Amino acid sequence: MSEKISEAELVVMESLWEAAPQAANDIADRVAADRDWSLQTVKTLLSRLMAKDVIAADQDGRRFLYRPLVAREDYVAGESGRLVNRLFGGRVSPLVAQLASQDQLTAEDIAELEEILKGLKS
Amino acid sequence: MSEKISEAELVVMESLWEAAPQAANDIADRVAADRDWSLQTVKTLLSRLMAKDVIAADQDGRRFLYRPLVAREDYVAGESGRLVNRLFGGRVSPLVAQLASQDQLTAEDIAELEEILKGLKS
DNA sequence: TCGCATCGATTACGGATGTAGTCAATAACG
DNA sequence: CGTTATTGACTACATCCGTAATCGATGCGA
Repeated sequence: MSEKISEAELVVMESLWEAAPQAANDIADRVAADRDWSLQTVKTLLSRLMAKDVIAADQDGRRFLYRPLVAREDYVAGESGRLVNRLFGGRVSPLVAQLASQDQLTAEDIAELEEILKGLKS
Repeated sequence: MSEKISEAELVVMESLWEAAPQAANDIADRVAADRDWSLQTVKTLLSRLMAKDVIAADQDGRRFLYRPLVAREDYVAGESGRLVNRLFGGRVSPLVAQLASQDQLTAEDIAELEEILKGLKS
């Protein structure tokens, strides 16, 4: 039952999902593009993620190399499921209908959705 | 730009979306099924929702009748869009693929998705 | 060897959140 | 008319979150 990952923590996780393991420094550099955080802030987020048992660290000299313990797919699956349950009573099609009405569906999405459906019907 | 609605606040909003206007008492009764909250807790959440300008209250004798100021569809649209952006780079089909792989798609969903796609292609 | 740079750990602090308790006003009841 | 119940307003308080500053240990360069 991994605990909830906050918005800021997620930015760090994304960095670790892109490349692992990384030292705190590497992560700070990598996320600098998105957020204007000090190195200390990144380190705080890392220790909170450690406390939540969603990352682990291996010592490398006098620093640590961090790596994710939960796969991005698992996290994403949990969040997606949670949203669908909270807002759409667990039904997926209203979600898609919602997004379609917002014009969030690209032509590519439509093609891919058709593929998915085709796969499911067999 | 209405502010963020918290998890607990959302429970109150759902009650108001189901029926409005309602007095604090009615809401407390209605949400009692889900959460074991005191009446005071519900009132606190109501005043926070007032502060966030997502509900309004009209006086009725010595109490207030509360009603939502934002439509459920608008809220849901925002949250759905946010999730798709955060986790799927704004692309919808990976989300559906994700949910499909979790077996979250019912036969009914599949049929409705086909309808949605049919509508979009015309 | 002595000071500086760097690392993780600890502490800080304001705002949001969850979950109430208490208070003052007032309506209703006896 | 006095008491009780009810209502919204205000206050409380622990935890989480965002964003860091500071501290103590240690390695590195002069």
